[in-house]
Amino acid sequence: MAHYDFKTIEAKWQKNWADKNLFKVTEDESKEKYYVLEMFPYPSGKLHMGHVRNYSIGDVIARYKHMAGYNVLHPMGYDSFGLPAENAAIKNGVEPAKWTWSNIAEMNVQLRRLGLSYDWDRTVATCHEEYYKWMQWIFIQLYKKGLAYKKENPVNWCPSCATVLANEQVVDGCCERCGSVVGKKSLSQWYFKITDYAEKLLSNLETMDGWPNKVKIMQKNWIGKSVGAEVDFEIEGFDRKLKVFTTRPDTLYGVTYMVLAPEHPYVEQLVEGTGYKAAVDEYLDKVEKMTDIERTSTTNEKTGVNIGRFAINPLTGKKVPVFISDYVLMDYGTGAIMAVPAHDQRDFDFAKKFDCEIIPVVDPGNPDIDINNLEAAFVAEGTMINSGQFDGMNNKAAIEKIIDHLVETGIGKKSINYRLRDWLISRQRYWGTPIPMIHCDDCGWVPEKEENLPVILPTDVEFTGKGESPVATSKTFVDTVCPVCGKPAKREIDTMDTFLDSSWYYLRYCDARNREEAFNYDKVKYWMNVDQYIGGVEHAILHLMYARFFQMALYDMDLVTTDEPFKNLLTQGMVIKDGKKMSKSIGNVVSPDEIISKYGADTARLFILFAAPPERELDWSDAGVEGSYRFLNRVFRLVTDMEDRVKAGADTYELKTSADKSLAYEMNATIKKVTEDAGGRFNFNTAISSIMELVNELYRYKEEKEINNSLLKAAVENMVKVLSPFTPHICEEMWEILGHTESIHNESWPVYDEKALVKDEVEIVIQLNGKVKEKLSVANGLSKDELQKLVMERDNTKELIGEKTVVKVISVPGKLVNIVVK
RNA sequence: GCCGGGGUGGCGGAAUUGGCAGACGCCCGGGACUUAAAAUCCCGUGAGAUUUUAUCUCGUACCGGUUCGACCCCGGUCCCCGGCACCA
Repeated sequence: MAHYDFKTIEAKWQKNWADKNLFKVTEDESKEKYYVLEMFPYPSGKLHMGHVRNYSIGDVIARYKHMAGYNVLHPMGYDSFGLPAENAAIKNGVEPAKWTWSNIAEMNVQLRRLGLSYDWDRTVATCHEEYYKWMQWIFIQLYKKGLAYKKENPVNWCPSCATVLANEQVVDGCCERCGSVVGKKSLSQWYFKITDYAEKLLSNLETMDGWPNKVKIMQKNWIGKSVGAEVDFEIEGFDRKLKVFTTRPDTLYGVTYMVLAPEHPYVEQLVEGTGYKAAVDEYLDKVEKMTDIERTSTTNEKTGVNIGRFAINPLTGKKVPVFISDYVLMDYGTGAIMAVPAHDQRDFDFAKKFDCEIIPVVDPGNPDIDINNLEAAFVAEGTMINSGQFDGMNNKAAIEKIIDHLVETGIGKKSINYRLRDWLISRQRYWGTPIPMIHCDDCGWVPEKEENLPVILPTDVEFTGKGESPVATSKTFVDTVCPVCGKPAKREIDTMDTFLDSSWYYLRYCDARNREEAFNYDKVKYWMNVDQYIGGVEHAILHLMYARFFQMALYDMDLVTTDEPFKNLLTQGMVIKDGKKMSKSIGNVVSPDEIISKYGADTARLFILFAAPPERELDWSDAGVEGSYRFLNRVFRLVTDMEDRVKAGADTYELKTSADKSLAYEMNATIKKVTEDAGGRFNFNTAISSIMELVNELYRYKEEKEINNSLLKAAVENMVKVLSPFTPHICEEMWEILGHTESIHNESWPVYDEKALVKDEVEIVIQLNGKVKEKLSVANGLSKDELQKLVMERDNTKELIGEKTVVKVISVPGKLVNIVVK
């Protein structure tokens, strides 16, 4: 009996596939395409279980779709710019390029050991100049389109990484990467106008049925659309009007004070000559020194100062005081608010502390709430009061009416605000794509000429880990000439946020070796969209929104044919051990290398796919891995034991014995189950369990007196086929043992016979008052009435009912008969 | 605080349209084979009770409802996980 020697088998087939370039794919209009993509890794040098899970899921889908007749694009590459390479340079003096490329080489080996069906001819590495050349080209297109601009602004500054961070990269006021408390710094930085696409990014979500709801909701909240009105308030003795944004124009009559953000541009002029200047300056000074984390800390204690001015309510003419307070943010809305303490909890808290008037304008119509002595802001629906002509209306209905009134009287207008901010893309780092912009004293910022791309990242740099980009230390990089006027000029020394690199790599895969263009239009047209994208939920907002933005912008430039990149999204769960995330500090890390060496890649893949459905957390279990390994041994033994009989079998079979029927049923049921689970539902765990059932059935059949070799051939071969996307090496080997010379990968996916799934007899349940009392085998296809008649006429049933009275009988064909008795 | 997701045996999980709860696997127990062990194969395995080859009762976080019938639908409660968080 042959032994399952996974080491030899896996090495043999990996070489075989590579030699034949089995997974190479080209555009083929005669076939339906399928693009399956896993989020490419950062080449840290070490694959972890999360990667193995991600790529195993993708590989099953790719292999299944290929066998099912699709022209499958399944690429892999490296998101290879980024901080760790630079840190290695600072720490160990290794060149980032060298460090990165050696990591890529290492990961390449590890990925190949997993037996993944990638078209390696399409691989990309974002740090390769053939990639970042086109990254720069896309940047310039965005710039030309008006979607990239430079602006001096206070930005999130990580003191430890010595770089700026996008809003999305600040988590709880701390740097997403290193955890340092993020501060503020005023810097001139490049931004992308992602806010131009806020509405589209939001509204497209509605039709994206192939995305998990969770991710869509997270993006929706992040975009944060608010509909309301912009209202102009006059300020006494000031020639400019103060604009505010509100979602509650219905509460305009309840405004009792105004608040400006400390950074609001009017503050300086407004406080001039009021006698409040000293207090205001002191407050401004205090606020400026605060970090975001302090400023937004959850202690609801409001702070602020009166600036000694009065605003005039445009509807009532009432004079109200003006404050500054840090609970009003400069970068949302207009940086100023009208305060309605009766109907907004934050305003209420502030009013209580600063002793401002509270005027209720929405009546809850609830005797439990004392409207003139509120204990908290009333924010629910009610009836308008104290609001002039609008009294008596429902406040929701009044919103529209008041906006109409504002428009008629020229006081305000309808307005929409988004929480989404523009995307800050400059990084004061070395290991990233140089921003291809040049500053000329005469012409300002101008893009490098496209024929001069790529702007090569210099290598004559020093890594200090402090201050501005190391690129500035290059003797060759900075000085250049203006592409417009030819005078001496200076290059931008900042590099791009690496999230740009990953915002279009899926397009590059469609045409990865193109030296003339970023990607060919027709090739992209053929392959896009990505039919199935797979990755961790941690990318729900950042990467997945940036990539959508890129796709939309490129679509509007007619460079691509769709405005969304990813048709279906699968967010895989984390791999954990003993209920905790795998981490070095806890010491519960299981290395893929170790598992592959001990059990082989097929076992690793099988376990990871079997232990949990892909979206859920996966609890690593060493015993479970043993189980998967045992199963593969069991399958291998079965196939080698049955080899001669299978080879002797014919291509068609007849069912003679009941064991034949049972095996044929199990075979077809398994094909159906795996087809549904691997092809659409992606519940690989149940697909595998059904294959296990078929294998168990085959072991039973093996002991039969009469064995039908032809049926056995069909059952064994189909079993190997449906197993092959999960554990490809062992299946190739078994396929060869069974006498085949072509790769199983190029076999077509088996079809099940619906007729074979119709059993002659079905087991139905007899219930008494909904409780199962008896199971009964009856002929299949009985009607509701026939079934009921048959059951009710049985002696056993009569005995079951006994003295009781039958009230009702529910009969469900093929399922059950429920007798309701009293 | 707001918005999502979840809670099923000792464990991972299954139950696809409201119809046999616990598939498949792990663990554990028993047996066969073996000088022995490993491997393999077979049997058992939600809990409890009893008159124990079987029968009955309970059982999907908790309380209640709808229904002939609820892990599934509805209302309420508790707990866990994730996201956002002074966004006017």
